[in-house]
Amino acid sequence: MISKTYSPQEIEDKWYAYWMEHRYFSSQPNPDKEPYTIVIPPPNVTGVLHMGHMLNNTIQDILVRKARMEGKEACWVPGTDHASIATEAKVVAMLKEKGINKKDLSREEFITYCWEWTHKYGGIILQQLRKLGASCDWDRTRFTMEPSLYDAVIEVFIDLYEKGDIYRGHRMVNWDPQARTTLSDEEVIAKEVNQKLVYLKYPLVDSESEALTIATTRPETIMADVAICVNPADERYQHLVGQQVLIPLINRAIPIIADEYVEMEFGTGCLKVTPAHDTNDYELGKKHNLPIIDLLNEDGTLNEKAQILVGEDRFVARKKILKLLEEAGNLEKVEEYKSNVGHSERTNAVVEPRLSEQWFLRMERLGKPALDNVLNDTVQLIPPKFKNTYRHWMENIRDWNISRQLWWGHRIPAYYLQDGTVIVARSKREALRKAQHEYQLFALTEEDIRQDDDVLDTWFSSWLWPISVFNGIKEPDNDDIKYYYPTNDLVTAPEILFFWVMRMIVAGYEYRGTYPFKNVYLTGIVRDKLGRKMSKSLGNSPDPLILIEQYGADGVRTGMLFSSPAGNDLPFDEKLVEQGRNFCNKIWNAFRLVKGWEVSAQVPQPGSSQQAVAWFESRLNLALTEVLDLFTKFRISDALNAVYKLIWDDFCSNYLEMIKPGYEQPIDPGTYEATLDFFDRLMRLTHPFMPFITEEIWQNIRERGTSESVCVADYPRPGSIDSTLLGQFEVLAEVVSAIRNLRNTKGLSPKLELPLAIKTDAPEQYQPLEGLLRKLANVAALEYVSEQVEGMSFLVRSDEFFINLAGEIDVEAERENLQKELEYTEGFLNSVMKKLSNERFVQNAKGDVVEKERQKQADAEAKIATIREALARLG
RNA sequence: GGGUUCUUAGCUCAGCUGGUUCAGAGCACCUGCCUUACAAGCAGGGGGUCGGGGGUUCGAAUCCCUCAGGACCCA
Repeated sequence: MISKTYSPQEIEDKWYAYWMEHRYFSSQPNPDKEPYTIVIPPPNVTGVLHMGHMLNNTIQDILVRKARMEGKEACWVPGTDHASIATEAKVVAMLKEKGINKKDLSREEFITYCWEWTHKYGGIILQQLRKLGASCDWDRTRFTMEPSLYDAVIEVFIDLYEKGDIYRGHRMVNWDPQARTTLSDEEVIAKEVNQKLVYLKYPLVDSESEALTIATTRPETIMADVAICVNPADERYQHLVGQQVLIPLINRAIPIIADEYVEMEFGTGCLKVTPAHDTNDYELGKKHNLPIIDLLNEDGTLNEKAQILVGEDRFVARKKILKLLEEAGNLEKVEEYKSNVGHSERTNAVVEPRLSEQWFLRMERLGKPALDNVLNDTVQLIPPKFKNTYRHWMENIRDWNISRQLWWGHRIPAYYLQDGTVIVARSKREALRKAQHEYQLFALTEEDIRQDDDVLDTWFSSWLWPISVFNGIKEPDNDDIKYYYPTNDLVTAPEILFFWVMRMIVAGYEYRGTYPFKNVYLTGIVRDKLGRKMSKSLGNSPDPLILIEQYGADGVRTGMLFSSPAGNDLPFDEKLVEQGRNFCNKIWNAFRLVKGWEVSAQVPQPGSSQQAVAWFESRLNLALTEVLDLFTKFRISDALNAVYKLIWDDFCSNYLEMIKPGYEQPIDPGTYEATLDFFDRLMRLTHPFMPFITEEIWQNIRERGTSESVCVADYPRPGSIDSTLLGQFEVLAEVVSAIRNLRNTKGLSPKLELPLAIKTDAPEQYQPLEGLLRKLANVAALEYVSEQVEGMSFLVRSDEFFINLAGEIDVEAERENLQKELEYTEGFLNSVMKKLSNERFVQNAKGDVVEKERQKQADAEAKIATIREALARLG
């Protein structure tokens, strides 16, 4: 006996192992097949599966499984990303717990710890993906730090350097004092923070009784001030320009300058200029040739240039200096002030603008094809609303700071001679050779040259991902890259559209001369019920593995998908997953029903079953057509919904009820076989969405060979659709529904057989469906009449139906119903007539639209006539 | 402040280039059912002047303007 409820845990591991054993997911270039390729957005090695991954990878799996079943050479490449900052932060924290300080380790020792960490935790997320059913080609698993991908990054750096696209520069960058590294603009998250706007008096050098008041949120940086700037149009201060003021506490004289940059309305209209600690001030300083005083250490503490509060953390110093200023009489007032402050995405530390020596990649030339080919839809963003944002970014693109002051990552292949000369080379040995040749320094040894300490931004490796996973940088003509590249679809989150997707497109055009993927499907962000993004720190995310345990992988997959159109956020609700589980159970029980039937060759096929089979064939083909169309539009959620309704409503509620034999009665072989065939097709159709349960059932529908699997069965293709038949069944459904409604309102048991009379001009419309009508509505006697008869009545389209049950007729209620229906239909007819009597409508509207209106008119008139007759009969 | 985008049933969302009874789906809710596959179920039902206002049109949830509110990106 098959269990009454579907138990996913028992079968999921079994089938995943079966799939792996038969290597259904592994792919080799096959010239006879069309390739279908997806590269996974590589999750961090340090990460664990979260709800975003679940959604994202479910969608990828659906696409790749469908392609595989369609006979394409499907290849889904999995892998992980080394995630410099995130991983290094975790390793540093881990070492700290052990009492080890990163500073006390050599680079090599530290990196050894990183690898240990990677080996220990790096595979977790990939294991978790298996639980979800992900059909990745695991043999192709890649890691951005493995030798071949590492080398690809180095090659690309060298190549771009030699082309002149990479340069070293002194720039204002975003500094994370906690991680002690540079961040890209995208890694800085602006957050609104309550600050104090402090008003400080700077006495004039020439007249000590007079003072200028400036407003600042960063009083601890006044020691790095190099000027006070006012707007030249500001009449309050014009006479002071050119004079000098003294910085409070340290009494250094600085000039008062004028620049239009200063907003007169903000604060007092006087701006303290601190080029080392503010990006705008830096530009202003350059323009006015001002010196730069940097008073912060790497870790955010004040250095000796501050003269006071040396060694204090910037935030401590901010508090302390206020007191000092107050005591010195320089503090005028303090206001509450809200403003956006940049925070590190990884460490949440307040980001410090900082001047430093960094490596940059020029983006102007490289970005051009990446912009053009998205705008002209060579690369399609789904949904397309992201195109505008994308264009806005690309048209304002700035050079990319690619160096990070970390150890875990691809070390910049730049070497310095003692005089600071830079040589970019693959190794120290090559650098030495180059130095000897290019500079005629034959006495030079490896000891005389030093490699750059910094590593490259993580995105500088992941931007090569679609190429480097196929080794396409180092061996641009190898079979894999030629076959699988460009890939087909990329599924990722909109938050990294600029970070990552754009850069992959750039690299694709630069290194393969074409796009890396044809379609970019942007998923939404998974949020909790309160609309907050799910995150570990908020603790508002359910553990996906526990969800899978509770609801089954298929249930979770469908649950995630039920409400997630492309690009729209998904407000997650466990109810959705429950619905997914219930769907599994529904399918399971349908299967139980069918498998429980006894088949007897002695039983002839009832006409009703024959009808039902013909109908469902058309219905299935119609749904297939819809689903395939939805797939081409990447409307995956809608495709799933279409499948859901097809199975639940059409197959289970309608078809199975139509063909179901009586209790403990056998079924005829024709209907049985047709039903198994439907089930087979339904399972194949559903497989990409729900891989496990469909495999379990598909394997049990019929005897299967030892290496067969629904994974590699053909995806169903739509056949012919009999729309006349579909129309007839719609009428049937309406009649059945009306009779059931009648039972409900009259409190009649479904077991009570009812006599039915149909008053119609076209009995032939109903005759073929009589068997089904009897079965579905439990109708006993059925007759056609041309005049009204006694009984409760209802209308379907313009035919009238009577159920003659003595004593059950409520004349008043029926009259009321008819009256309502009459009013509605008359109103409807009225609106139709309004259109038709409008000359301009008849002239301007398309012919078929007008024709439809005329049809509506005829239908409504017929119906009104029927209602009137019925009312007349009731008196 | 600039840009993008959204507002449809209690909730989450579909409604493509304006034209079928177009106002939909799922969930939630209400009523009745332990009917022999499934109570994780079955049958039925109520619920929205499509954010407000204005305009274009024979016709607007759909196009345009405007106001209100939200989201995101950038400064």
